[in-house]
Amino acid sequence: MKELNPLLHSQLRLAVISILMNVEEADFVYLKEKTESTAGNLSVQLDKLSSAGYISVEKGMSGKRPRTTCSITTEGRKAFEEYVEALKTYLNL
Amino acid sequence: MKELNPLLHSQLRLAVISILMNVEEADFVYLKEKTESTAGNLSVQLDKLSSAGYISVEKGMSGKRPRTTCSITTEGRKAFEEYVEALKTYLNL
DNA sequence: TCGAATGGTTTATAATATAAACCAAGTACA
DNA sequence: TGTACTTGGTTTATATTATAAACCATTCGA
Repeated sequence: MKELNPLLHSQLRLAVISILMNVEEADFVYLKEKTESTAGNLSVQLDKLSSAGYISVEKGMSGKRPRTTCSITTEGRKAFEEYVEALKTYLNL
Repeated sequence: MKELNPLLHSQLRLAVISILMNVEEADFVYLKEKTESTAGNLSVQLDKLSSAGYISVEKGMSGKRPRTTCSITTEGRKAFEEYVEALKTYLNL
């Protein structure tokens, strides 16, 4: 049976990647709301995805407030697609 | 976003359930080979699935050798189907 | 000006997955 | 007959992961 990329096989990281697949970019607050995660957990998981090169994280400013914006990379897109293919073999799809 | 049943969101347990969905029953040795897992790991994960009521585990004898046979329960089937539905919302299927 | 809200990060803890060590029974064979 | 190996597991220790709690800097509102 095919291996399931453990970096993607995690509910929160998968949710983040899934969102980023459908959107040009998304900021920290948006991801936090959409995934209903705590800020701490999200922060850690974004770091992991970023370290793996699956997403790029830009820390900027929106007016006077900090703003962290994320987008998926080509590598991330590829990893996600491979993950989906592997999963299908488990799900009988 | 929908929750992904954590009991099923584990590579090995998902593999086991996936196999059992397509087969009347399967024994320990077969599952071990198909999933390429270690006996220890498989034993633990079968216990978890069994405790949750997702599979039934029969310990019998095949000639003079012990033989553990597993099959999926109605509850397990239902849980798997719900898991698949939830996952689809992540995978854009 | 001081208390609360915003937007995070760091760190401690709980939960999980995995492998290593172990065990009982059977088998092979010198 | 005894002893070394295989089979079919289970139990337990450890490494990894996920998650939450605590924290920090800045800004906003009364």
